[in-house]
Amino acid sequence: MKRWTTGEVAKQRNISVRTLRYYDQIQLLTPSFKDDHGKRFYSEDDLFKLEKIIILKSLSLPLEDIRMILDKLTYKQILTSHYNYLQEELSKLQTSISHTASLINMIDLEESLSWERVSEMVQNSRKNAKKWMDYFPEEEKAILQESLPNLSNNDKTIQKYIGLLRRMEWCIQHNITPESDEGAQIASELIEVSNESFQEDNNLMEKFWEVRKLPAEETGLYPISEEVLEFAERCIAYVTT
Amino acid sequence: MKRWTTGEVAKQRNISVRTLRYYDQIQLLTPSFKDDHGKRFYSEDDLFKLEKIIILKSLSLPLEDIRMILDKLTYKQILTSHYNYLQEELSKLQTSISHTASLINMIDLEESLSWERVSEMVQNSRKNAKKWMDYFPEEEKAILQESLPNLSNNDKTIQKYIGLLRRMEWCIQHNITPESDEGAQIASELIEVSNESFQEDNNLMEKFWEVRKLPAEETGLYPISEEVLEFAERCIAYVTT
DNA sequence: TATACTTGATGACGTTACGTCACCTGCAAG
DNA sequence: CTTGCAGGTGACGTAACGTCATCAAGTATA
Repeated sequence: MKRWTTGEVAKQRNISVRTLRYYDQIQLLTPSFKDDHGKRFYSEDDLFKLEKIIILKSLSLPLEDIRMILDKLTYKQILTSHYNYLQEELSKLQTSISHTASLINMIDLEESLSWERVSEMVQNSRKNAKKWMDYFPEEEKAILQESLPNLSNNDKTIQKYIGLLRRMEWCIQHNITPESDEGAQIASELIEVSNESFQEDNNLMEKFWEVRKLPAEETGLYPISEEVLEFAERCIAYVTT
Repeated sequence: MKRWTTGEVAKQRNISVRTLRYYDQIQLLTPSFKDDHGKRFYSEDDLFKLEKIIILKSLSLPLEDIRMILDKLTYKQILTSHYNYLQEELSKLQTSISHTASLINMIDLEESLSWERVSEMVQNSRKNAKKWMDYFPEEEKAILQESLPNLSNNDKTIQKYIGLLRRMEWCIQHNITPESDEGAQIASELIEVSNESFQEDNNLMEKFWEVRKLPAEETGLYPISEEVLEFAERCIAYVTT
């Protein structure tokens, strides 16, 4: 049975020695043997475990979660929640990227950055974020104001929506029908989020979906394609029958 | 002239009081007036400056960089480098997402996660990552092995490439010709990275670009479209004349 | 054999952008 | 006079290590 030292393992898996010592320290990966001088020796099983850890880490899972997964726990729960988290990160990143790109563009156009322009830009996106509310009559606006508290980046509800939209897009791309387990899952989450937002007011909810079909520039909302809308409707239809 | 306290500003801009105090502490945003008891008072100018900070922060810029931008410095350099950074983050995130999606899929298919499958999956992507080398004759492989050290996720060179590719795609989308400043910039960075990789061996470099034209599944490399290739070639042609 | 080099180990502090106590203070209301 | 509130200042905690400084064992060299 061969045993590897920290240095060897580190080189082999392309990680730092410090990392291995850290994993030992937080009891994530304890080498199966230690010298009488404290020298660490890793077995093949240890390496396999490390491999798992590296894979999970490549999914941006925090080490704490990795420990739980390794000690068995509902894989799916952790992974799906993680997937949603990643989608949120992705959407944040993408807005960040488009903002940056706009700024770069502005530099080229105007030579020097004019902060008025920048402010204007951000202001516009703020304005747009609320403009779609004009599609609703006055009495309903109050409810909307309350039920969709912050339409800023940080809003959890909108992030959940975006996560769901992405999942639906993904399903469509991978030819997963709305009449599947995943579809049912999505439907239930959709309903949950909708109820959170609209407090059971189905009428209001219907209207909201109608509005969402309008082009993005008009509403300032995250755009929804026809396919996704159809997917969503079929999901919900499948579950409610 | 109205002056605002920390609490008022915090509420207004939807940030925490702690944040304001922190910005004062690190001298990023020092209120223009302080009470004889140390109470902070922000002027309109301060609020404007804060607005800038918030915008820049929304671009995921670290506060250190924000300070530099605020005190004037080549906006463009910082922003473009930041843009590249974001692109790197994006590509990492995207592989992360697709891995996660695959894993979730596997759970559905196999009920419980089999680590053998996972390993296999990762192994395959590793295999693919080196497969394209078969397009080169033996003598050149050695150089390639050395010059493109790790084709893993962490490799900086490949990340730079990906960043450049994304920038070119972006230019194409925004109708920016290769014969522009941005094109020249991209060309010089392309040449720089190529030289880093191929150590001035133009012959080898040419071949590498040829290989890149092949479909992604075959090479395991990040795919390049015809347009981008043409864009790159025109960029370089423009600079070298 | 003395010396130097390599590889390993162990603290301990640094990093980012704040969150979260604990504790103190000036001021207005009840 | 107490209470409460809005403000203040440290100081510690966070995630996942990077980066010293220092020490010990084993190996190679002069």
